[in-house]
Amino acid sequence: MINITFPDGAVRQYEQGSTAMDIAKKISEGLARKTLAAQVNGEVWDLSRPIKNDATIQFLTWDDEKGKSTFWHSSAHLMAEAVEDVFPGVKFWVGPPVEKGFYYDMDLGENIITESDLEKLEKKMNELSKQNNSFTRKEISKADAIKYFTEKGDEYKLDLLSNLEDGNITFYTQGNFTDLCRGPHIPSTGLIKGIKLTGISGAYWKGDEKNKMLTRIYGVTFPNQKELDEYLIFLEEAKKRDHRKLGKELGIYTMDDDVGPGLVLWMPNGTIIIEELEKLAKETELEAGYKRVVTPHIAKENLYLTSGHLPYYQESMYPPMELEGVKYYLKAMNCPHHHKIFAAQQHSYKDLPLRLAEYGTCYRYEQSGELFGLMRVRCLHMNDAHIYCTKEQFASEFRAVNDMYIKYFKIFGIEKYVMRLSLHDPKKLGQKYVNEPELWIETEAMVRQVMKDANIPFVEVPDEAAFYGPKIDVQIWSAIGKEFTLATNQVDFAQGRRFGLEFKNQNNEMETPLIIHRAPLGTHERFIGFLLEHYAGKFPLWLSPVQVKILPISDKFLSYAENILSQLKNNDIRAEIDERSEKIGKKIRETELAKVPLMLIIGEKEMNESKVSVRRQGKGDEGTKTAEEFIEMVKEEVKNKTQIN
RNA sequence: GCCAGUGUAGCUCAGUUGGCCAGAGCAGCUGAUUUGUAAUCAGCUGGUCGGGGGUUCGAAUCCCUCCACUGGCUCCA
Repeated sequence: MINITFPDGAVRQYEQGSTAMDIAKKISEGLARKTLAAQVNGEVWDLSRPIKNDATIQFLTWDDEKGKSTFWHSSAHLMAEAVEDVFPGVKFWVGPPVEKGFYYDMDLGENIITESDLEKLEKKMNELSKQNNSFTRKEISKADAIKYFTEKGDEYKLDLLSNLEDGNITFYTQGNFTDLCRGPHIPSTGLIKGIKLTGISGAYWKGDEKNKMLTRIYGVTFPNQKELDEYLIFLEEAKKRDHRKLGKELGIYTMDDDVGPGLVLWMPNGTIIIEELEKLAKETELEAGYKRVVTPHIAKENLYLTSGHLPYYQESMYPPMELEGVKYYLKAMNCPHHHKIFAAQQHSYKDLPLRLAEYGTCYRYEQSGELFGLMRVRCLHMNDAHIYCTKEQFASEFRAVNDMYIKYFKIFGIEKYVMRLSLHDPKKLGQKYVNEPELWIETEAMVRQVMKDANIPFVEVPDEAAFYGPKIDVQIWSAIGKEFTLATNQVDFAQGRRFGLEFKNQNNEMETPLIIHRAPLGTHERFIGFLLEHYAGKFPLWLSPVQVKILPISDKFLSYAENILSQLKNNDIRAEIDERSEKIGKKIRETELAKVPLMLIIGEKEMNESKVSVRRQGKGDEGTKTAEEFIEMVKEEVKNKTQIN
């Protein structure tokens, strides 16, 4: 007999060699039915694997992340079985679960797969699911495994095998499909019911663009059709908040073939949002002791050689224009210009920290396939600033920047984000990162400490730092699930030296300042793209391009409406009148769809009482007010940056 | 940049296996209507079918090429 310990601490005895499924069945049929895998001594196991010694056990279901991953991993195998049926001779690489579903990379040889094949594959998967084949695990010697895949002529699996140790290799089989796989898997294919293959794409073998491109099929599955249907509806809803769709509908921005890909034309509505954001940034930075500067959009090659950017980033800069034998580049970053402003005057430690801020325009020649609406563009306006400080000042300055982030996020109601401490990779010193091993370790420790002291949750990620130092990136997700860096806060111990920046310290010695690069509001492009999705186009009053729409019931009330309009304008409220002789219902409908937050309905009653009827977008009639009361309400809401919804 | 797909009016989309002057709804314009909390009625305008080249008696439809976009990969200061 063996002792099995359950998550609640209970210990029960079972026969040696009992499987997790045996144990689940003894507890209840219901549990056995919905259990997908089991965590045995902390490791996820198949339910059918015999447990030979005392162990702790936890049953994993669809509701556990690990249960879901197992389910999706098994779904990838089911898909592979279907693919092998439709495309005989296909060779598989790897098929892992991902955040929402799974994929499998494969080499289809001469075959080309199209969208219509996906339906065929889904159908086949459903058939195979109905067969309810078990996933069976088999331990196999490395020699036998190599023999199996050599006979199959599968160089991909042989490549995988070459990195595995003998005695640690397992095959999994379901139906007619056998795969090299560590497992674990769910008991049988019949559990996989709601099946949707979501896309086909190319993916470089081992993620290296020098390698052959394999075909990747993405899919998602659920334990029942209902959950799949709900997920598909959710996807449809997500598409409605896609910033590219909303940006067009709301007249925020446009792009044009003749202007160029990734070059945003901000329309009047978008420009109002830009101006409000800049106003916020200027007020906030002024209060935090920043000074504003303005710098040109181009600079000579030499500047970027000094900064060290050119060798690292030449490929993503627009090609230089040559004038009188001198190369000029469009700036891809503002830092070198700001450093030159620092260098233009002599500095004492008493001047520090010096904080230079600019909404700087940068140009980056991103690869064509990387462009994505407002989120990834080639001309961007960065909420940039550089803080030059002493080592002693660093912690409090870095902390103050983080506080500014948090303050902004509160204003915008941004809650779903991850702070990421991006570290260097010691193996890439001298290539991707400046070769200063001690400074890397020292500054990374400083940043980590600031984050811990401020009690800000963060994750550490190696090999993501800037070439001149570690950074904190704020990661967010677009409506359709793409991940982006919204804002960044970087340490720079390298450029100060490269530019020969100095200040005189208390001991009358020259010292190089540390530099903090920060962009809490990221770029206008990405930030507004994010806000569009975050608010689903319903901007809070202070950001709304049109704050109030006045809707006269008939032409007879136009002059009263104009009177109200001029009162609103005198109070800096962005308002318009819908002067058309349309029915009030139509005017309301269109204003609602345009997501204008406030409507004033004006007819005979209002005119006689010298009042306005207030209607709030998405909320409906809010009764009457005098113009003064209404203006007061709007001003208060704008001042407080109130978010309704 | 790579793999796959898409590109028809300002917008959303129809256009069967190549075959009469390429269609609809919304928007726009003109007129009528003077309206009370999510679509008033009528008429009209509007299209190099992404660009270029080719096959054909004939191309939006088939082929080539370029461009842009979409989904991924790679990348992301």
